Amino acid sequence: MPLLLPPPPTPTPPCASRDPLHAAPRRSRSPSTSRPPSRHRRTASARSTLPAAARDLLADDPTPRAFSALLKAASSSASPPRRPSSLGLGAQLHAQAVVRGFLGGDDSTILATAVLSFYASCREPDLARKVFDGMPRRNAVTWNALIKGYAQAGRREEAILLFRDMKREGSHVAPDRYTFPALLSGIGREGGSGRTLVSLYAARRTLEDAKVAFDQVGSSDPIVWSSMISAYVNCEEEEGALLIFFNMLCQDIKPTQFVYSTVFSVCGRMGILEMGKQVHAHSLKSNTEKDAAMFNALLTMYSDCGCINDAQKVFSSNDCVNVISYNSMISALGQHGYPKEALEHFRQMKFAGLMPDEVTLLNLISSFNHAGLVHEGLQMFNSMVDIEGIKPMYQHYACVVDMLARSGEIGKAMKTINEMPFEAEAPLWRIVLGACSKHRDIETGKRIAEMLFEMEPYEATNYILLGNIYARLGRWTEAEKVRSLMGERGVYKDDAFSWIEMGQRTYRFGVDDRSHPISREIYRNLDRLISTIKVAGYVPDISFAAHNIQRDRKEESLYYHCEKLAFAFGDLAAPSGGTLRIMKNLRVCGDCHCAYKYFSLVTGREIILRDNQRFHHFNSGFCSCGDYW
DNA sequence: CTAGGGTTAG
Repeated sequence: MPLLLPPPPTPTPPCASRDPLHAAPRRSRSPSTSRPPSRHRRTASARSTLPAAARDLLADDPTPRAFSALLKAASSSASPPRRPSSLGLGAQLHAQAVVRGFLGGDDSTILATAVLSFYASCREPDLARKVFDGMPRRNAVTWNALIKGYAQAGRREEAILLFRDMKREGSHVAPDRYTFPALLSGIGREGGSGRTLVSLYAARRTLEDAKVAFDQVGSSDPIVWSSMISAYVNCEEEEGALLIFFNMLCQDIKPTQFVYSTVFSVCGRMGILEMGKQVHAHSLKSNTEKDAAMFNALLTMYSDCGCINDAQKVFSSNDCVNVISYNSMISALGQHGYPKEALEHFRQMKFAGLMPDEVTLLNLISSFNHAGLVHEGLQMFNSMVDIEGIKPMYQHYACVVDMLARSGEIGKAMKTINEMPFEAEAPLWRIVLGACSKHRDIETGKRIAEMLFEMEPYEATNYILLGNIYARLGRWTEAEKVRSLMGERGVYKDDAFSWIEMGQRTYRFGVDDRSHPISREIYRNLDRLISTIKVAGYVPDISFAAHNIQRDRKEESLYYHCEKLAFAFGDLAAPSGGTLRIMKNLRVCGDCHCAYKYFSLVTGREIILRDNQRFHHFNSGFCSCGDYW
């Protein structure tokens, strides 16, 4: 076998060795470990990756401890991004340990666990399992490592089964404070971008199991709590994550920097500023020193809640600025419609000696995209390899396609898709379809829609966009046909809703929502506002009405869009002239966008609206997006 | 230098 390591030394007589492991009687090797898997042979490249120090260490009659240390070193470079060679490297260490008789004995648990952990870190839970099965003794560390291996490979069922076996009488080990983080690590992120509803559901079930066990056992270990919080976030259960955080505070467990970072991020994505501020204040009172991640998460929280100035303040007060700080700031400025400032931060960043990465360039191009600066965006994209040495990834191409298509260059967008070195995925086609709808390109739109109906038949947006193309052209029969197709196939779109914070509470509004206690006053205020802005020049744009219904009914259906209701409520409840921050789960409707401009004019209020794409700042009749979004 | 833990940007 072409092993790079030196041959095993001639066996020392047990009595001559002071190392208890050497002194241990050699056992017959278990079948699972005596013959390393065949893939070990392929990795001659491991030769070059073995550090010289490691080679010396091994040449000098290595002990099992040395093997453990080396396996650990190989592990840390193995988990993402994985280097293909590290699997071969660890496997060779494994093989050598076997040859030297270091594995298989009752006292070999630590080394075997190191081997197991190595395979687990290489996303090879089956190899880890083989080691596990061959071990005469296992402890909690062993079990936890294997559970983590399955969990991180996305094989939750097996991880859960192991967790249950571990709890069972007779396994001689009990779950400890490392077990929950192992079971929950990476939960809900399985498969990266291709996560399905089914996998999300499965992840939530695992989470529930863990929650039950967690409630039974309890723990004062902050990392156990923080892994629970992260698990909720990854499973898109933000409210649950906050509840865990509150429970943690109630039990007087001091949140760590990890916890604060995660909770800031939760408040940001939920768009709950008051809560975010309170958590921020809590972190200051608790004397938790802010680390880089906390600064960056805090910055993003303020930006996500619509407070770009506060985000900027956090950035300026950050004394441990890193690349992510700049990326976050550039992203925030782009989403709020400040491409020049984003570019300025890019220059500052390089001046400060920080190397821009893929995300930096993506955020910059995206900031140009938001602002409709197609020329600048293309220039940045075309020069990124030469000037920054960064090769465009899929997301960069997707951003450029989005930029071209939305600006009306649908032909160029299609050309880019055809020429890019990646296969376009459904979400990108959906963006182009949206642009076809916006620019009334019916032929291209139809072609893309047909393709999307195949690719993702249950994505409602595709039907709605195609329907809108027909509706805008007044082709009601065809629009209606698309609608009924949706019904036949049982496709439903997410309900639109908007929310606004007032005092300590968040108020949520659906379309035509009449569930609010002061609903009558809200509708009365909205009717009054509509009359006022009509006098000021607002004309309802009924092309945004969903159905082919009578004109006055259409107007009415527009009035009670959720974002208008949220504004009418905020206008009643907040001191006059004050800024209102409103969030929407979907894209803002074109008519509402127009109405908001008039609302800002007639009420003298600044309105900051976050939709699922970006921020709109309405002031004195104008929007920061310049009506391009 | 005997094995095991959770964040932040798009």
